[in-house]
This record gives sequence, C-alpha cells and structure tokens, in this order.
Amino acid sequence: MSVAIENFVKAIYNNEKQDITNTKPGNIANKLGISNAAATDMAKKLAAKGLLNYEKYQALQLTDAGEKMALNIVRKHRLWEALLHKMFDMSLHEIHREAELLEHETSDFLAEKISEYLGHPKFDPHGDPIPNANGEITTIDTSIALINAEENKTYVISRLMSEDKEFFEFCALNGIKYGNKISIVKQFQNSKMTQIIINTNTIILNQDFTQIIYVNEIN
Amino acid sequence: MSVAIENFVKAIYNNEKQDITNTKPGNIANKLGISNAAATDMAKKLAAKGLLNYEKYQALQLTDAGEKMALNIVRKHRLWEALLHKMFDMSLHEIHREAELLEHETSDFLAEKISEYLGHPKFDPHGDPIPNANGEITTIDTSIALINAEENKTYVISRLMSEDKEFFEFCALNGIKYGNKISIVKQFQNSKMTQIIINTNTIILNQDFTQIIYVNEIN
DNA sequence: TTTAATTTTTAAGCTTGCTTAAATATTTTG
DNA sequence: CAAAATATTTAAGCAAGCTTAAAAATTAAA
Ligand SMILES: [Mn+2]
Ligand SMILES: [Mn+2]
Ligand SMILES: [Mn+2]
Ligand SMILES: [Mn+2]
Repeated sequence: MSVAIENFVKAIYNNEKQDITNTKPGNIANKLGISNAAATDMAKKLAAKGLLNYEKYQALQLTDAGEKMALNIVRKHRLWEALLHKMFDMSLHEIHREAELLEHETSDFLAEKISEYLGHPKFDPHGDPIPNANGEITTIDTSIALINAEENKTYVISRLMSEDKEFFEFCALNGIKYGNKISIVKQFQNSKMTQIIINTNTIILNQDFTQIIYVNEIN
Repeated sequence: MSVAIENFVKAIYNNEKQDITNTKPGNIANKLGISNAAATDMAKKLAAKGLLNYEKYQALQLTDAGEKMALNIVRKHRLWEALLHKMFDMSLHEIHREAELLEHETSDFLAEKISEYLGHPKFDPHGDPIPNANGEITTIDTSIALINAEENKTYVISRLMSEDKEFFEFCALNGIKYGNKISIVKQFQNSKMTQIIINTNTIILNQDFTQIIYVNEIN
C-alpha cells in the first residue's frame, strides 16, 4: 500500500481515538493538508479495497482490515519514536517528525528487531501505547487529562497528546515528561487554569495544555 | 526529490563506480527493473533539472549536482547498513534490503545522528566507503579483487561488492567477512579458480566470487 | 560493407494522487 | 422553518512514473 493510503488510514484511526471531531472526509483532508475533493476521492478508493466503509455525507469508518493496517503503521511509528529517543536523545518533536516518514518504509521484520532491542516496550516517549506484532493494544489506559485532576493530589505524567513543536519545547524546558511527577495545587474553575508544581517549580497552565497532558494517579 | 529520482541518480552513480557496463538508459533501466522507455523519459527530465547530461544515444553523465545528490543517498544507505548491522546483527543481505528503502526517508539531521552514534565510520559492513556530510569520500581504496591476489600471501578482506543474497549467505557460512584474514594458496590460471584458507578451512572459489571479494595486503 | 540484431527513442495510453470550480447536500441560524 | 452558511461531492484536468508498440539509430555479424 502506498504512503498516501497509509497516512489516510492512520489519520482516520488517530481521529477516532484522540479527537472530538468526526471522521468525515473534510476533517481528514485538514489533517493531511489535502483538499476535501481529494479526501472524498481517496475514501471511495479505500472503500473499494475494503479498508473502510463509505456512505455519502457520512463519517468514514475503518473496517477490521483498515484498522489492522492503521495499527501496523502506528506500531512502526511509535517503535521508531522509542528507538530514536533512546539512542540519540532526540526531542519529542524530532522523533515524531522522523517517524512520520520512516513508518512507511519499515518491514515487519525490522519493526520486530526494534521492538526486541527495546525490550518490547508498551509505550512510546509520548506515552502512547505501542501495538504488538499482531496489531493489538494490550494496555488499558486509566489516565485522565490534567484539567480533570484533583487538587492536592500528586500524579505521574502518562501521556503528552500533541504533535506541536512549541508544546514539546515547553514540556522539555519545564520537566513535563513521561514518567515525571506532578502535583496539582489548584484548579481555577472559571478561567480553566491549573496551578501545578513540578520539579519544585510552580506553573500555571491554561486549558490548551491541561487538555493534552494526561496523568495517572499514584497508588 | 522523489524516490524514483533518487534511485535513478544513485543507479547511475553506482554503475559508474562499480560496473564495467556503460550508463546508457537501457543499463539503468535493467538495474531498476523499469522499461527502457521509462529510463529515457526520466533521463530527459533529470537533464532538465540539471542533474545529468543527456545526449541522444549517449551514456548518461551525472552533473556535479547529480553526483552530490547520489552521494547524499549513498551516505544514508551505508550509514543505515552500519547501524542495523551493529545494533541488530542483521545479515549483509538484510541490511541492504532495509537500507534501500530507509535511505529515501532519512533527513540530513538524522543521518548525522547515526553517523555520530557510530563514531563517524568510514566504511559500511560491505566495506564500501561512507561519504561524509559534505558528500566527500576521503578514504583511498587500495584493495584488489581476490582474482588478482598473489599466491602465498595473506590479506584482509576489505570489500564484498555484491547485492546478491546467496553470495552473502555463502560468505556468512564461511567466515568471509569485512576485516577477516584470508590466505591465498594457489591461483589456477586456466580455470580461474582460487584456493584460499580462511578460519583454518580450505576453500576453492570460482571467478564469480573472486571478482567481487576485495582484499588489502597486510603490511 | 551490407545485413541482421540489438538498443534507444518516440508515441500513445494508463494509474495514482493531487488540484480548482461548480453542483449538491447538510447544518446552522435568524 | 426558511434562508444563509458550511461541508461534501462531482467534474474536469494535471504531473509523475510507469507501460507497450512502433520507428529510428546504433552496434554486431556475416
Ligand atoms: Mn508521533
Ligand atoms: Mn506518515
Ligand atoms: Mn547496500
Ligand atoms: Mn533505494
């Protein structure tokens, strides 16, 4: 399957998993930077290939085959991110940028080698789960967005759900990193701000950030 | 530049460096598994881009810009081979197969990270020189084909100039590996066979192999 | 050196993955 | 609930990278 098809299928998958928005062609077109017409066109082609269900004016839905393909690409993407992060200490933004390309030119054979080398990790450096070789995600995500965290509790950062360079730079500068501890000082309900302590520093985050930083309670 | 263009330019470069055959479109077409017509077509397009000189019925010649591009791809190819060989202990055939794809999706940034990690190696696991970040090959190749080696001398294997899976499997089985020692027992002039000792084993090689195994004298 | 074989080029056409512009349907709003 | 705004689809077209078939040139052979 072509790079265009792989990115299309993956975009639908990610949209279903992460975003509030629906998966109509226009949304996918937006994510991929192509025209609505191109997305509608591609949707029809992929429906003919049995990768998704297409009905005029309705949201696109991956078939089992389509989801399997998406998970295969996602696996390779996240394995590359994990490898590049570990080996070369590249930033969250850099690893994503490189993985976006490498994911399409990676054999299942090589993906397995990378996975082995890393000890079959279950999460990538953003905290996203890595599907296994069968395309299954076996971990259960119990994490919550920071905006929903409770005052006076301490959490572990479990996921940074973004692809934005500036956000990752902010995180790197302030110790907001997968696995680090974070304490909630106060939730300001009206202004949707969250005051936290991390690395002994006090920081106030707005909604843009507290909705994409996920944490797990410490037990 | 597209994958098709990169592979085309690289094929001309490799053909000039390694093969006896000329670089007319038909030869390149053969290497790439495309039709002569497609190769002629591409040659014209690349001439328009200033990557090569094209004259009807003549051999294709890379311009400086074309050679620079080829060296950039070759660098990435060989760095990947070195990395995959070191990290995952993959075979000479496997690393080549994967590098053939990864080379096109590797940023200069990532290539430099790989090079750094490996200590800026000058040769890949096949013994081929790795161009530096400026596209220069600074090493001088003094090696000779085994067919031209002298009887009763011992050499170091410096290069395995092939892309054939079976050949690499033979090499792996018999300790024919970059850096290993090899002694020439006898050169049979008429039959073009070469008797060698490697790893205390006596092996007789025919011309097909002695022309692609390169060695350096031990000083 | 003329003929035959081979190679290269030209021509026509196909698929993929895009584009823009116009038509049509859906969704939102007054 | 009708009008306006928005989103989706259809239609027409383009560039890249291929193909096969035929024409033209080169190279090898007799
Ligand atoms: Mn990513
Ligand atoms: Mn991608
Ligand atoms: Mn190689
Ligand atoms: Mn390649």
